Amino acid sequence: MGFADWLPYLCKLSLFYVDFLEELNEPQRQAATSVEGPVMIIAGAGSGKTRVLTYRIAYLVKQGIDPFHILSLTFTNKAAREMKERIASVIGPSEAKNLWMGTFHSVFARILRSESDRLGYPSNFSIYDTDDAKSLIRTIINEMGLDDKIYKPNTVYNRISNAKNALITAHAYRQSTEFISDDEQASRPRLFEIYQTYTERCFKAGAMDFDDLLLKTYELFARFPEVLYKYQNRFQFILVDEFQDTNFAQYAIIRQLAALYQNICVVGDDAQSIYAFRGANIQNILDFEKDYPELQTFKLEQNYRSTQTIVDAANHLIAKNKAQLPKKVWTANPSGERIKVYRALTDNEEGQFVANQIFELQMNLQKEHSDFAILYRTNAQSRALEEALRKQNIPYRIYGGLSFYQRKEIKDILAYFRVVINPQDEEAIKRIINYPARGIGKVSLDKLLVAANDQNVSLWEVMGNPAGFGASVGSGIQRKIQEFRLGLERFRQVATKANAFELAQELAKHSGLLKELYADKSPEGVSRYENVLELLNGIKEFCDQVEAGTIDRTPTLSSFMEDVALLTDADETDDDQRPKVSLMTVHASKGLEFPVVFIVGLEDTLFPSQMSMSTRAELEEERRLFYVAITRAMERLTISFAETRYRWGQLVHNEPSQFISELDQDLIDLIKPAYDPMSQIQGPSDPFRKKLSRQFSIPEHSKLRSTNQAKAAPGKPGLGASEIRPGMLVRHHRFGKGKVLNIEGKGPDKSATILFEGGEKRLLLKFARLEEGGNGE
DNA sequence: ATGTAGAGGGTTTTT
DNA sequence: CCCTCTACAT
Repeated sequence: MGFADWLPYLCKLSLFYVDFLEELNEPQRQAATSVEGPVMIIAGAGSGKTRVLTYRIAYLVKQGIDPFHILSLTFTNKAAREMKERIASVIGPSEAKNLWMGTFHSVFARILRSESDRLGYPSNFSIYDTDDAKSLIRTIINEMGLDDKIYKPNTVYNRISNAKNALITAHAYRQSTEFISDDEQASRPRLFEIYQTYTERCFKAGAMDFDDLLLKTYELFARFPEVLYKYQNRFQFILVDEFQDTNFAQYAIIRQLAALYQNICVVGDDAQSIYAFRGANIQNILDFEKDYPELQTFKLEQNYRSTQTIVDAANHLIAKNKAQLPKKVWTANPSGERIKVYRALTDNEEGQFVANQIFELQMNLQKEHSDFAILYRTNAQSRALEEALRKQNIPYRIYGGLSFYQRKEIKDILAYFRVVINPQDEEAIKRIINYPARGIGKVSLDKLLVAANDQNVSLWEVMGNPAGFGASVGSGIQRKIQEFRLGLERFRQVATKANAFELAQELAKHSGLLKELYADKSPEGVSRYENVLELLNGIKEFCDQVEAGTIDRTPTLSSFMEDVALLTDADETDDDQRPKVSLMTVHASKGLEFPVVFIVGLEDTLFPSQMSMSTRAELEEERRLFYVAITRAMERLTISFAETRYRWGQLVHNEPSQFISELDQDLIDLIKPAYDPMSQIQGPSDPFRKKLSRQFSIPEHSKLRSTNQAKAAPGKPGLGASEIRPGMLVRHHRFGKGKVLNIEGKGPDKSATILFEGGEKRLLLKFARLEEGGNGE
């Protein structure tokens, strides 16, 4: 680096020293500078937590601590990256480079890769995602001849996952009277055997699932004190962000690592704990005080993010929860607008309302589209919102849902990569052995798998010599297996030298996968093809970055793959830089803030979710979730609910969420829909209904409407199946305008072939909900 | 072995 | 509703 390169950094550095103390309020300053010993920072929403963490690390470095000795655990990789950038701008990029920052899973995966031999794992072990794990569990359940109605792969997976997050190994599970008796009561007495077999099969495949990354790390440190000692000395200062969302296993590992130096700083907010469903435990916060009697606790209570109204509303709501640490979040910000509460008639109408609001506010308040966020409880709710935004030509981006790396075509090609890197990876082989089709069907695969189990060798080994391991496949098939295996074997040779991009490109071609996708000219097929090309581009970018020294890695495929399995939805980048409205689940919105926020779908059984209404603890978690959603808003907050919405393709009626009635009624304004066919809107009578009905003038005493709700919705009349004729111009909510070409079938199975702009579709009329439309064509 | 129709099941939330 | 798995035909 020349002097000119250093100049901006020197300027920033001096600025930092000048501004540093003045930029922080008193508790923030103390939290940032009390760097010795155990520290807990309870950081209310919007209280400048990230700033404190950044300055704390900068302060440590300024005190002469080598960044090499600092470990910072964050909730997403993106959070880690952003914080690293901020720190780099303060202490300089070369220093910041040595900081270890990342998610629990990615940091521990790195440790496990370098220490894997001690646990008998290869250093290039595969990471099974949830689908891989469930697929293996399904296989085992079938092999054991168990009924998958009773042993549901999902349930079994969750059970095993819970056990692992509580650091219960398969062996310990068997001894645990609690787990065993629970299973017996659920008439799943053989669950522990599945767990046992699952563990063995993962080991044989050189694979770890997400939970193993924690469990095995704990095991590694517990069994090898010298390894633990090494990392204790490496990480003399440990910071944990989002501490309220750590589970028992994560906390146990932190405790191991911090045992020697005790320089452990955790930051969290019990009011924002929203991951209990995956084992996160508020108890960790309470235990922390017991485990570290010397603990210094700091509370950050001043909110810099939101208006007075929003802060008050959030406080008022969360006060309904029993289990919480005492704190008082306050703000010096102006009171701002009242919170809007909107009752929509349908989910689609709710979407229209939000889209219209964004359109208007964007004009009136001179906002960018990126200033808006729409938050919902479940991913499935995004559909109606997307549609409405598209109609208004509002650019948006969806976070989460089916992420890029979860798409079938991407997982397929990644499976090829995985086998090249680790040929023992059984789930990856199963995925690609007959894709693209090469004549190795289910029957042959089963024979190979049975042999692999009987002989206790890997699938890959059996494929090398099926007859030798007692798999009686025909000679033709055997040749095909051989060919497939040799092809991969050859790539394994190349892999040791070639860079990731060349290798990946060759693999995509050679496997026939690109050709297969290219042949499919349907819109979906084209997009699948493009996705694979995009992945290859991503790999190219990775190689370029390594070459340029931007990231400190080797340009190998396995190096690329190390990151991929642990990417989170929030980590995905968007090349298109146009400002966009953000759509995401409330969970995904954690840690973010937006000037204008819409929280949609505040309905009973949706938010709070049906699944979480049976116990007080679950309901409190839902309430915290709502609290998180509210506190994302800086200036303007709108909450909405719909009277009816499509769920599982059926129109269902919903009651407003109890959380709406829990809001401080003095802080909200109720908005009516522009059109208001009140006579159609009816509902049962209850106290809350009474209140709402006063505000909305809903008749209190009236029967629940049963059918034909769609008619109450605005828009063109729906067409009945009998009214559809060939040649008619129609409109479909999803595919847009189209022309009916042909009618087939009769009665309930009557279907129509319709030419839409996006191509021909055949639709069952009882589902299609066609409207009259396409005038003027 | 492979393709297709029809049944069945699924929606919390995610590393 | 939509996707995946299963059963049957080819």
